[in-house]
Amino acid sequence: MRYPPGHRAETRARLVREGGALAKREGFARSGVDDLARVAGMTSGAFYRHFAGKDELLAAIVEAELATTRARFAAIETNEQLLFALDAYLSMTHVRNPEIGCVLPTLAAEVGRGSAETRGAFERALAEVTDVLAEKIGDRAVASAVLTQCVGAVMIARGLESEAARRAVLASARKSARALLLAGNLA
Amino acid sequence: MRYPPGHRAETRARLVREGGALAKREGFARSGVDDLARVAGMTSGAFYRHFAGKDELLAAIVEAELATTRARFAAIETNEQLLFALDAYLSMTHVRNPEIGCVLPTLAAEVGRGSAETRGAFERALAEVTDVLAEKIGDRAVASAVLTQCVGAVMIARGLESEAARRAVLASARKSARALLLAGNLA
DNA sequence: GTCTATACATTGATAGAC
DNA sequence: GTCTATCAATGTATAGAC
Repeated sequence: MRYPPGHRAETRARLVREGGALAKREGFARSGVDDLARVAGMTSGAFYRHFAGKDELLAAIVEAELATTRARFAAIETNEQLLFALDAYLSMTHVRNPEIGCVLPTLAAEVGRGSAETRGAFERALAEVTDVLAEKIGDRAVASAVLTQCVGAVMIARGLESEAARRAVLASARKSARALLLAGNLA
Repeated sequence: MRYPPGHRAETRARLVREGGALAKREGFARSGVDDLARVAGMTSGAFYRHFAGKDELLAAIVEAELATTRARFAAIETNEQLLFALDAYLSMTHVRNPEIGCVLPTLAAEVGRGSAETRGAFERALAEVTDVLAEKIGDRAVASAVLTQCVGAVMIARGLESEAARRAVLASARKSARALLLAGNLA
């Protein structure tokens, strides 16, 4: 059977995209190769034509996800938009929907247990995200701190049971992140 | 065979303690019941005399670990000690040794994917930790924000490959956490 | 390029001996 | 209370047909 040109790249991209969504929701360690392949519309046999193993997929997921995050930050032009993005990150909608949210609160801990190659890919991609954010904020240290603050808050909020407790954690983080931004070069 | 009184409780405690250390290092999902039992010096058969399943152990680990964290914070008496604890949390030693470190950066994401019971136990235990910290800092929102800031920074740092990048993330978080403390009621 | 089929290890969990 | 032995199910990964 013949396939149109670019089909291979497209299939790989689907594995990364859909597999990434599954991993963000269920956890990477808990997602089997069969599952990761199935959500992308194929079987595990086809999976291994694209990746040598699960580890390689994790690196690809992290790279693709952080590229998306970077693009989202790059689109920010005004301080108003920056504060809006902050609120969206620290929202109940984000907490409730990990599969369409940021990769950091869900998979960063698993990257830490991954291969050196995966951590290298993570480091490069995160540096770009931080750079873009630093450009908008005016201070790289503040950008990094705001990022880790938001990531920690969303992850902790997801571990909580009651809506009230989740909202409290998000509100505290929002207040603190805003204070950090004001203390930085941001007007 | 007969066992001295309290043997059962002691065995269970060992399962929670040693199993917790393993889960913090390797991840809970990646740790099998056989492994969790083995590091506590027993087999999986014995494991099920103490817990109905893996989920129950996770709840017990989270409770015990956060009780330890709470006790550590409770021992803080001066502002100097508070800043010292902050530096210790945001240290390379902590980043490099998850098995003897805080449970939050390693297992919070997995708690979020756990049962409602596990999340309930997590919420109660974390509330106590936050309360104790709020008492020392003077503001509960600041206490929560500092906590999530530190947790996020340590988790992200562990995902990075180079020592330089890790140090940069920790330094940014340290600076921001100190600023938050100064802006709060802390002298 | 993707499939089916399968190898082989490990998973969570149970039963029964001691 | 803990052990050994074992289960069915699922894990990662490979081989070969189409």
